[in-house]
Amino acid sequence: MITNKEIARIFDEIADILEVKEGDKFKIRAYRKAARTIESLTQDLSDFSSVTELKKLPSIGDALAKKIHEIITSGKLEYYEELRTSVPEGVLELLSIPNVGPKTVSKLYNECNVTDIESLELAAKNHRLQHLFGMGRKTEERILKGIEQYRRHKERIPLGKAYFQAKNIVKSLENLDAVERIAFAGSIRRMRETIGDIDILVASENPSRVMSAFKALDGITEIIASGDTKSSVIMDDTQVDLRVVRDDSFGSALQYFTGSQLHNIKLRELALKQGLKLNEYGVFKGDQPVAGKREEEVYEALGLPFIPPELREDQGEIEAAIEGELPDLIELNRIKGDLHIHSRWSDGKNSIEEVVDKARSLGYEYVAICDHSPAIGITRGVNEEKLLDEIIEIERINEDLSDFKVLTGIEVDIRSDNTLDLPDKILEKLDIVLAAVHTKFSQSKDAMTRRIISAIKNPHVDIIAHPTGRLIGKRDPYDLDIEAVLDAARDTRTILEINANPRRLDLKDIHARYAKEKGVKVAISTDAHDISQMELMPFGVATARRGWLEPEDVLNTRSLDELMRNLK
DNA sequence: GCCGTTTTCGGCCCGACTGTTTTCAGTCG
Repeated sequence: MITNKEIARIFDEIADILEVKEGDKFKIRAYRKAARTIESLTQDLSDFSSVTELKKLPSIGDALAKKIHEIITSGKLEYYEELRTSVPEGVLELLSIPNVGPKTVSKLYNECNVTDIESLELAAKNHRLQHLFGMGRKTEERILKGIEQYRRHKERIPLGKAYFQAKNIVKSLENLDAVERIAFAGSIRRMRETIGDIDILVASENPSRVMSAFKALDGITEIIASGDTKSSVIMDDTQVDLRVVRDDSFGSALQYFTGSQLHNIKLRELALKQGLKLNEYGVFKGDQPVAGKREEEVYEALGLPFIPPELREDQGEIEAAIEGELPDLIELNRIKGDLHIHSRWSDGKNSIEEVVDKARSLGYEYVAICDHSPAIGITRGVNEEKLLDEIIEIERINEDLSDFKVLTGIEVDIRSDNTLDLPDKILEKLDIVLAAVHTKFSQSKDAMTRRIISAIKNPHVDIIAHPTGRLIGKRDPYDLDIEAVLDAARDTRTILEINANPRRLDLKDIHARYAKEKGVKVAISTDAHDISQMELMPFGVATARRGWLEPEDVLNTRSLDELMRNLK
């Protein structure tokens, strides 16, 4: 069965081929837009029974609906098969090289017999490119640099890493006299799970001062571009873009630089319809600015409420804003406790007392200590006997606490034979039971779905932890029928975790949104193995926000009493 | 190829930076 991801890839590849063949750019955009739509669907395209159903999807019209239908019914697409014979595969890969776009690729292929990255590198090194029309020595060098950059990092950077790097850059520039305001923008501000580069925005009357301070920062290994108001550098293997505008334009520049690109395009189209123009300098009526200083004003000038950055993915947020139906998103300060923490009783680094101190410093009212069960030897899980001791210890700790409660819990392993690693008679003694898969990730979709649903159906299991098991950039999620899992969770009032660790973010944003649609509640938990990791909660909250979740959708916004009533 | 409370045909976002082609095309975000 063909997956959505594969269909999206086919459409992207068609767009690539059309681009190299210098086809109609709007048609190319249509294929790319459709690919984005398909990628963000939670439902399998192969479950769509008719062309009419497919056409209801945004950016899918008659022609593309028929093509999708052809793919899901026959397994292939005639148009694509024919198209791909016209351009070698290696040629398309050239498009991923920075500074190399479709026009260049087309020229290289047609006039210089370049068919892949290796032959391009050779041609550039032998100076066979600089004599082509429109190319010169510097272009040749730029291409070689691009190849090097492409080989160095193809992968997007995990949010967890980029976020702190961006914060550090802001910190090292914010005290300059020339800097009036500074913020990071781009996909980090939208809190996407991975990011391509770091975008920093500064308001200043003296851009050149800011630029030179920026370019002198520690860790910069290369300056890619350097203009009056915009510079790009490579810093610690990551591209960092800095843009400077006047304070009057800071709001609109922040809006522009935050993206996403699709969100911005739709917003500018909306502006045009109202006889306005939107760019990074402001909202304009004719050449008269009507907004720009603050980001809120930009949306207001277009007749919209403020749209939080996490929603700006062109996933219906602009339509919802027009209708006045934006969600009232959950915020970090609504979180009343962390429901997935490991202590020294299994593989955690800290004592339960240390966890409590940390939780109180974060303003929480409760935590749940959920150590591992024995199945996974490496984590020194707690067996029945040890767990009973741990319960006693927690009771003792609770006696000394006022206005705070430690919940007894476990992260019980769901074994590959669908049974749990500890018997019900001990699970029932606990305040809260998390269940999770830690082994045999490669089971079939059916088997894995049955495995998780069997845990969901256990009367003591309250929460499924990291439900899809992915490690971002390292391990794919296991094959799972997410819809069936959500249905089972709803029917049994089982909660699904959003694991806040930026390596996981699991459930991910679109699954969180799907959970809400299905009426399934989530818990946002850090899975901390060290009390410092309890500070990772904002990443989980951001993922929930990207999933359009509101405080009532999240279990651990509840007071302790309410929380207990919501557990099985 | 999509889409429509101005449109079923004629639109489809916007500007910075670079290099090269002495006025602009290509790439990027």
